[in-house]
Amino acid sequence: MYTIGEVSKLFDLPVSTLRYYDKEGLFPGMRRESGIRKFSEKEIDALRVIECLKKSGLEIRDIKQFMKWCVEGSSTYPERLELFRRQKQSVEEELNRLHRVLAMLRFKCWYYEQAIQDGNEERLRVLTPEEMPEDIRSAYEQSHPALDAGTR
Amino acid sequence: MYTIGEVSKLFDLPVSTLRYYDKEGLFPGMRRESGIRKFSEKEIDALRVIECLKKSGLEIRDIKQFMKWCVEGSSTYPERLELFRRQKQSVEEELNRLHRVLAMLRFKCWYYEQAIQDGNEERLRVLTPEEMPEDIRSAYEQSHPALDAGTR
DNA sequence: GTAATACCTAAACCTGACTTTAGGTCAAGA
DNA sequence: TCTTGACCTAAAGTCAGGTTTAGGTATTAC
Repeated sequence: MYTIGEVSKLFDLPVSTLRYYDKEGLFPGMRRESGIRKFSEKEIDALRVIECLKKSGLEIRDIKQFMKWCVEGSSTYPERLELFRRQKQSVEEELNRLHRVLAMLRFKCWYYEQAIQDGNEERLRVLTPEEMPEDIRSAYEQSHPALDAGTR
Repeated sequence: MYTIGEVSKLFDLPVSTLRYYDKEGLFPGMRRESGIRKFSEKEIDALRVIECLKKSGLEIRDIKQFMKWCVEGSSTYPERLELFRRQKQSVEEELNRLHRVLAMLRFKCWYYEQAIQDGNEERLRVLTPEEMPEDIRSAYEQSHPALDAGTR
């Protein structure tokens, strides 16, 4: 059993955030002793899942729903599975987006390295993909088609 | 030259968002004809970079700074390179985080598939990593060490 | 002529996820 | 005794990134 201050240190989260999570219903059935919150292994586990689901982009109200399902027992396994599948897909999509963003950033880094060497962008302005180093061309092509399709 | 409505369709962004970007200084030097915004190739390019930098997690005020540097010319190449390098690193870190989140979600999906088959979590509760299928164990281990280190 | 559209501004409003403030209880240490 | 520190609540404040509203102009469509 941990106090809120101990959990705060354990997870490196402000006490105010833990109280906020509690107020939002993220620890259903958490015990108290004369008004003071007692975090058991159950709440610690919950917090681990909360951190994961938050990083996956889930909102507090949906995490609350998940916690409710956990309380309801085995009848909600399908809903919980569905939730994790949806989040898995959404993180996969986010990873794809970020890979494309990274390719664009790689290209931009190369671009400004060249610009600094040249002292201007004259040469770069007329550059075609064929004239770029291979890795840069691939970064460029990875990051540009989606944009060009909509705007050219 | 495009009107705001045309650009809105091109980029699938609300007109209000484009006006907001303009108000925030993301299109320095954009021309107007009798009060009406004229988006030239320059602003279209800017918008492409804005979308990329936004996806990389940069804030509007930093994007504004970047646009200012672009206006200032070749003397700011180093600043712009620095910016893209920072964003590149920050996206790489975000990708790592998301890979760990994805491993956790993969594990959770497997967990609830098992729970549904078993009808309960009895078996799962006492499961050790060694008893998991190999791909699940690796997902589990990818996603858990960081948490365990802090909380056990 | 009038109604629908596309544009404009300034300013108020919204949302999510916290954080801060103001005020209070209770136990331990100097 | 008194003050420090850890806990508590309710309510207000903050921040980013927009969106909505209210009011206005100019052009085109019927």
